[in-house]
Amino acid sequence: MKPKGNPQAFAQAAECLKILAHPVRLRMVQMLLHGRYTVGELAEDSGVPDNVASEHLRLMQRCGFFDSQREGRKVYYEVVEPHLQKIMDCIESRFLSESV
Amino acid sequence: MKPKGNPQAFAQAAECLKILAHPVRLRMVQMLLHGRYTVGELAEDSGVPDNVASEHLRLMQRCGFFDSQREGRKVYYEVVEPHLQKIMDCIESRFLSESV
DNA sequence: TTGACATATCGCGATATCCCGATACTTCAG
DNA sequence: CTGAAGTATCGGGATATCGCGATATGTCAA
Repeated sequence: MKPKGNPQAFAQAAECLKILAHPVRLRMVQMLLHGRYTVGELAEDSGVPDNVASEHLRLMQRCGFFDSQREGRKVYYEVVEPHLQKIMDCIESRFLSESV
Repeated sequence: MKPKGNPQAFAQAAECLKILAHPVRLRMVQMLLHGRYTVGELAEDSGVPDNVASEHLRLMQRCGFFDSQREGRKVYYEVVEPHLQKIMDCIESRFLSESV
């Protein structure tokens, strides 16, 4: 067979998937797909300390998922990777659809 | 906000994504979405030793991606998780589409 | 039965990830 | 300027992942 993607592309895809593959980070992505939030807001929602949230957010920013703007003392994060919504839809339809 | 998914669901989703987040395993998933292959065939295609391939396949089998049947000395793997195709489509459209 | 093929399992050392406490940085109120 | 809020960074210890060699298992040919 002759499928899509060279080895390097697979490595990059795996890299980004690894970033996504964390419960807190998944939750943050979901939040930010619905709006714009500060580090503190995301930390509280995810149930982790602020510095831990900041680290997760930095990871996802460095691989192109998010961008951030400082407004006063607060920093707002938002989604900039256009494919995140579709990927999250797939994940939700498989794992996160509690139809109760 | 009140998004989909309880904490446990996020943990499970992250667990499965982590399984997927490996270049060799991604490649194997792509192969098996196009057909039925033996451990040896998948190992050669991925460029890893047979025992390493077997370990990757076992991982993915244990989390419900694949099933396997032994035929003689060989063992054939195939996809059984129905959402794998759609998730792989998302990944390919983002990372693996070298339109050259 | 013996030996070879195909796959699976185990133990281990190397590496990476994770979370935490401590600390630094930025901004603003007083 | 001082102190507090909000965020970011750093170092370290616990844990997990990775790929390997060695070995075990199952299957078949002779």
